[in-house]
Amino acid sequence: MKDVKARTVFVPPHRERGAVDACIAEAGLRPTAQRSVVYGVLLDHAKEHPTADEIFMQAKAEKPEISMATVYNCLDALVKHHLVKQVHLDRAATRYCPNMHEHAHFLCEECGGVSDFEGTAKPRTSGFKVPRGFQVMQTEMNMRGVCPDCAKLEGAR
Amino acid sequence: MKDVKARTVFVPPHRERGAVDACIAEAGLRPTAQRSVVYGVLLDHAKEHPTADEIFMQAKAEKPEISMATVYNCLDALVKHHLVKQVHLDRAATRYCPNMHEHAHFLCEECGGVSDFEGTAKPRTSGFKVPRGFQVMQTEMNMRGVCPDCAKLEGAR
DNA sequence: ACTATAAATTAGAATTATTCTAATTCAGAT
DNA sequence: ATCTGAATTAGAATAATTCTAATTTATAGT
Repeated sequence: MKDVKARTVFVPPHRERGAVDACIAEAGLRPTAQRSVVYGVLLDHAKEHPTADEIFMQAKAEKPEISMATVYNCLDALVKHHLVKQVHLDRAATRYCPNMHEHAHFLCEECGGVSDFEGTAKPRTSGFKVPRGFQVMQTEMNMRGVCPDCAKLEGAR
Repeated sequence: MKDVKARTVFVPPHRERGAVDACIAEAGLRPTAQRSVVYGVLLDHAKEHPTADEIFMQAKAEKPEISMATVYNCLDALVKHHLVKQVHLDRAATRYCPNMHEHAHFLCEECGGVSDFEGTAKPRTSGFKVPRGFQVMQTEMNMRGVCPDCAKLEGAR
């Protein structure tokens, strides 16, 4: 897999602070400035599935005093309150995803990009035999291969 | 999730060194004493999906000079040559699995145990929409919930 | 069998992502 | 305005893994 291309530095578009805070409060979390920023950054970068470190750098641009520990704390809180999902692919750094619709993740082995595939996993009809007695509470599906952009580049070679 | 219970120390049953080596050679790898031991340990503990560290401890019992770096090297080589799969669940240590049949992994959130569910993933009929242009080369499915043993214990409460 | 060579192994240091700690600050209730 | 527990902070600590440079080993060619 090639290195993930460096992201261009992000200039945050207008974002409704109030709306973000309302979401956080609704989820049963105390809305703090840091949580707002972290969640806001994540919402703005949903497509990129950023790592804690990437979120930290963006958050710092908006709120220079924020610390890495806080980013982890905020992300943990958001995950616990079902506003955000963790994405684990290989042993790479955890990525974060504010898309709470059911979906699968696709990792492009060429560019390292992660994409969402909407849909609903059905453990017992997915093709796998769930032996009796197992209670499946949650299902996650990860796919890997080549994304359209990289396929095009390869085709051109 | 409770701590994974400490494993009772493993006394290796009879294992055909020759058969293991033949497998390794067939996969296109130089058969070395270390690879034999690592792969043998893994085959004997397939159900447990051991981590590198657990494999190291077992391997050391059989071959005290073996080093952690070698365990990692051997495992990497086995993975590259399709004798072994890595299993990534959460950010926990990578687990290793010598079952090369297509299967899903199930993590019991109570005891931390990992089980194999045999079957075949069908990306385009699994319930997820694969947008056109994406080439899916590999699919992995992870489920979590409660295993039969833990369900029984819970029922008894 | 003997030797050359590349591949594999080794101990230990280094790295990376994450978690912990203890002190400070803050949000919301009183 | 004050109190209290929750949240934040900097920095240390940890866990899993990877790297480094020196040594050993497996195999191919004689």
